[in-house]
Amino acid sequence: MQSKPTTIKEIARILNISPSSVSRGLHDHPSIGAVTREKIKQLAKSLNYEPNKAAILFQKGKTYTIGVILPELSEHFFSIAISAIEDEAMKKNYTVIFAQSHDRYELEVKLVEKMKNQRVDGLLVSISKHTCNFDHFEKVNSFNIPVVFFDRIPPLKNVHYVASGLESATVKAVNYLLKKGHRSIGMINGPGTLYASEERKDGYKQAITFNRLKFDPSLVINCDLTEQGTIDAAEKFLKHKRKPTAIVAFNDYVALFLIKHFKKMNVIDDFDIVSYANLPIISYLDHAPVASVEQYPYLQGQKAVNILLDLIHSPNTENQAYYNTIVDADLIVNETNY
Amino acid sequence: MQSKPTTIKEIARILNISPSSVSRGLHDHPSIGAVTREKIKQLAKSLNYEPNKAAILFQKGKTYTIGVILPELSEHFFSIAISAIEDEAMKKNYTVIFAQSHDRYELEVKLVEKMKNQRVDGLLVSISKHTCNFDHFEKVNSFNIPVVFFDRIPPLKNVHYVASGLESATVKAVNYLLKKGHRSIGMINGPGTLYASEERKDGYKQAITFNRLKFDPSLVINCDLTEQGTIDAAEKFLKHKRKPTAIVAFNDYVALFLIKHFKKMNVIDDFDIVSYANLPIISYLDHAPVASVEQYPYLQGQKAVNILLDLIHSPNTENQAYYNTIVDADLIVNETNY
DNA sequence: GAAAACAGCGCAAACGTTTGATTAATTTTG
DNA sequence: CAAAATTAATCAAACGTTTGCGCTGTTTTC
Repeated sequence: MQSKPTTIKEIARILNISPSSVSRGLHDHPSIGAVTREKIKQLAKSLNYEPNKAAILFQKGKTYTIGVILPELSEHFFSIAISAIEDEAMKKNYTVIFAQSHDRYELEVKLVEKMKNQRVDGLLVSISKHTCNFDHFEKVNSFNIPVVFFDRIPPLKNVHYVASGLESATVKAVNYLLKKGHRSIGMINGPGTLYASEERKDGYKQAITFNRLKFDPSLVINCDLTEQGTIDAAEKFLKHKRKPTAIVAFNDYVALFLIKHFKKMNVIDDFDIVSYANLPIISYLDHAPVASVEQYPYLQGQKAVNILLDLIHSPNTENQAYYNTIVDADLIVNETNY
Repeated sequence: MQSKPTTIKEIARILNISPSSVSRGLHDHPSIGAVTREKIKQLAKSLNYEPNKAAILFQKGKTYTIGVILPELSEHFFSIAISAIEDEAMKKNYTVIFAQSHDRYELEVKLVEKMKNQRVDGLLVSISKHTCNFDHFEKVNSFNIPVVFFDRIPPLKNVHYVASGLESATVKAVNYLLKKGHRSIGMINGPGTLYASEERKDGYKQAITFNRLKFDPSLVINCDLTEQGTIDAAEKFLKHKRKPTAIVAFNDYVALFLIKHFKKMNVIDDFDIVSYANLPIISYLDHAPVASVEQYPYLQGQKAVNILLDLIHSPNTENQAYYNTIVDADLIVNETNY
């Protein structure tokens, strides 16, 4: 009942040739005659030969495996991104292993170490919310394992990354609201420490001043992204002397809390909301955001993995160039509103 | 700048002992003296020695890797399940590799083959919608690689699986609606080929007859789970001579389409809807389902991986017992309705 | 027609680790 | 005190594949 996988040695024994010839034959090496080559290939097929990957990996010192570390797989953005990574890696015959940092710095450090020990050929990372120190990645680099960051990227110069252009997307979002006639626009931003918050704020400012309006800092409220934090921010807007008529929410979760609260307060119709997409079904809500910033997680995943494979295959000479790829985010106007 | 990982050989050379002693020393083999053992361990630590996994795998013929094949990672249920699988495997020092079948039978076959070639120690599978033939799993079994199915399981006796008890959960759901006073309850079921459809139907029937009501087959409509299919089913209910006042939807997507259509038709208030949870934020909808069947994906993932590890570690003698684990699903009444 | 080129294949080492068999030195036993 | 047992370490093979080098015998070249 139990089968043992066929090996090159076995094929060699049956054909009365050397294992090396079999290996070369299977790889179309020129120094193997066409007749022998075909015999080898035929027998291999009929015996259902499959190269023992473990042996090849070991021999070549390559694993044909890329590691992915991200904060939380259950977040829609990441589940789509890793889906893309897997699809793309699969095409190139690479295997993906992954692990979640659950947004904890110490765990992330351990995972990076583990991936290194697994001898992954390269690493794709979206850093945890609380990662401020990046030495663990330096260590990986010193083992000549390339690292590409995506989405949540560190504020460093000398790294490869793929991220979305949140600043220009925010400009688009605010412009859209301005064009709709809004003159006082609020923004519920994330914690000030996040790079993503900075980008949103900069985009907001840029759009406001470009349209010759005055930037009012009190209209941009930092928030811890919890439900309570969102409610607090909402209340500030409701009591604001220049009560906004539109709000840019940090993400769909915030938008959700906001909508819930505004409905409860019976003021939902006083606001147009724009958000950054990460909950696919939010557009089904009754008072869904009028527009969403789409960050194309699938595309980001694709680009990140392709860059990584590039780095893996490029000669490991000192390549001084760093890939800094921005995936343009688009403003999607929600058509299903009725 | 570039480091080469430390090997056992190097440690042996430095300490002037044989590689085998180093290996045994690191593994606390009794035939290595305490002094030597400590010297070995110290040097290993200071040189940052990490065993070359590829070499060990190769040598032992084990990979300490489990493969996961599932239809679609972006489905919430699966993203949670694989998250659990990863967490649990991580604890036991196993690595997870995964691939998506995208609900295509041929791809699934290929992936199973690929996993086999990767020499995974075990396989966790949620089968594709269109898989009716299961020979590809037999093949894996013949290589002594255990397979545990979860959630979407094949209708076979001699397999290990973890799945949720949809039948009894459906009984609970229908009972709940009956207790709320509904006397005509519709069900939008999936395709008849799916085992999950059968279970739902059986549960429905059971609850109805147990409550001494007559089972009306025309109130259970099979549907292809698309938006149009859902609309067609909804229309049938609206024109039904015993127009139902409550509907059990196959899943949250169907519920979503249903709600959308009923709102458009302005009949949303005529219905109570119960669904099977897979969209976390559906409860935020204005006319959300009054209750949801929770299938505990995290728990299912956990159980599945633990069973698999059991099988991997159990002596590969003919273990005639099959793990058939049912994770009870619960009816969660949606409190946020107001 | 001798030298050079080439086609077709085998030999052997290498990758890092584990492990059964073996040896040598020491200690225990009767 | 010789024989037996124990301790501590080494040797060598093995896992499956790849690859540089070397070896034949044939064909081409001038």
